[in-house]
Amino acid sequence: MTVDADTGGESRVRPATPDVPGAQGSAPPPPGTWSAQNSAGYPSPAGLTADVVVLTVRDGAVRVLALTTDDGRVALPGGFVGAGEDPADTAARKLTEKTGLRDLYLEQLGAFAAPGRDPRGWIPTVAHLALVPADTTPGDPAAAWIDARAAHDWAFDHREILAAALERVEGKLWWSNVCVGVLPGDFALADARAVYDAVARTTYDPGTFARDLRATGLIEPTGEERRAGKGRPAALYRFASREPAWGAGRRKRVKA
Amino acid sequence: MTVDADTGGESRVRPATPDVPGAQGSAPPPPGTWSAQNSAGYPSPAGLTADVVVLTVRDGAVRVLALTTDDGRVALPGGFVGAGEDPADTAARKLTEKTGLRDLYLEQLGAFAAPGRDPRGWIPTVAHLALVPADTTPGDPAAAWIDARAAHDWAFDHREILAAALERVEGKLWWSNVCVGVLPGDFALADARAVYDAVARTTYDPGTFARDLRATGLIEPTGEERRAGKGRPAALYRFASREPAWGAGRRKRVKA
DNA sequence: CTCGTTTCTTGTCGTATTGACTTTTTTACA
DNA sequence: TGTAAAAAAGTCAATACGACAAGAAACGAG
Repeated sequence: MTVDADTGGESRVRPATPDVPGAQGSAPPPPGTWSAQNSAGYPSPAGLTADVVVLTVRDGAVRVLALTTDDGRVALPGGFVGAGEDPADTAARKLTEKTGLRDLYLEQLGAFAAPGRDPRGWIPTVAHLALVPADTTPGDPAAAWIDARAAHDWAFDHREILAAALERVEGKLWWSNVCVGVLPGDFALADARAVYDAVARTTYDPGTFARDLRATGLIEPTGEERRAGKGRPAALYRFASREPAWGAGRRKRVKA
Repeated sequence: MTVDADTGGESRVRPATPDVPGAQGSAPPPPGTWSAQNSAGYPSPAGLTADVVVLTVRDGAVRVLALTTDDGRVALPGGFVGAGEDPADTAARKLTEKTGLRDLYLEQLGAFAAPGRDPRGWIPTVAHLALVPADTTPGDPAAAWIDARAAHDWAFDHREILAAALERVEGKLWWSNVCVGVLPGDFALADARAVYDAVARTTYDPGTFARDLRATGLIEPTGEERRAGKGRPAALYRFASREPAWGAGRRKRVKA
């Protein structure tokens, strides 16, 4: 292996002491360990985890799947990434464990690797965002839905991760099909509106909402309709794509 | 340490064999190494790097700072994250090394940790995005500005990382002050327009551009003006904030 | 069966925003 | 003094937005 660009490309002659803060005080790992695959004595994390912010909308509120820890705090589901595993797969695996669901909307939020974030050692995490249907029951007795915007005593840096997740969902609401995960395959516009209301913390006008959501091109009518108790039956829609997609939002127009 | 939420909260009794793919085939690291800080035998990465996509706009094109590797490919600047170091600090450090600049627009893009992305071993990277002034000269002789949208033979998964960076910049162009890094402290609207034109790959109308950029509230007039050669002097502006900020873009309005 | 209620759908309208264009102002230079 | 260049300011039709009103289709009480 000759390529060495990740160190800056200038170190074909490796310095005796790596120019990395903290490397001087901490002994480099001996050969024969995982860290020895590193071609020099750079420190390596004690592990890598993948956390999942599992969100849904129920009773007009955004809710997040939380586990209770030994010391009474709440934490996001997550787990260690296996060797040869993609963090996204780890997240999907944990999601399936906790909800029994698979093939959901799952997206990476980013890396959280501040030193000291995990008291067990140097363990960065790759945070993910998932959205699941409202009727999902946690498969783990220690897991429960809690109000995502209420104050909680989060473990680790999970408060920060949750904040990033909420910001992401709010920002993408009208520009993407993030809500694919929350809404069932067929849904009425009123269902969608309830979700949008909860996420955006507002109350959309039914007529305007219908016009605007249709204008995004993200949904298409199924032709079916649903009668629920009183009133006129609602036409059912589905998302044109269940894969992550972008709508015809109007960020600044770009000439074709 | 009793909290163990990152493993899912259910493993107070740790299984003899961790339920992590790949953990069976690879021997867990012996005690006394970095990986030993992990409370069980979970595999740990061989290192963690931080890469930086350094972008600027010159001659009407978006350009990225690239290093040439031994085998003639191009690679993003980056380096190993030290123990006790935040990847953002690593990125800032590398950025300063390559450009001599500090306190620039620097933002995390996300984690790239696909297995096999680095032939040297299991080395996830935290990718960052930076924007620097157009007149920045690389401090490293092996570094050069190349067209960010032209085809190149990128090392590692750097093509993917660059694509994410470009998408991020394009998406945030009108909603944030991403361009702070590219534009000098004082700039004319024509300067800003040139940058926006290059990033958005379009040609904005000067009058409309001025009206719309002012409407974002991201910039404010300095009171100064600049005369360059012919024509009427241009009023100078500055960004209201050099810190990452959001403009008054109109994603769907939210009731106050 | 008819009326009133409920719920969803469709239409209207004033206002704000957008993109393209034109006009005016101010400078440099021949 | 005239002319070209560059920036600023103004104009205008098309469209998007938000609030509201009206129509349509179901249910249930009387």
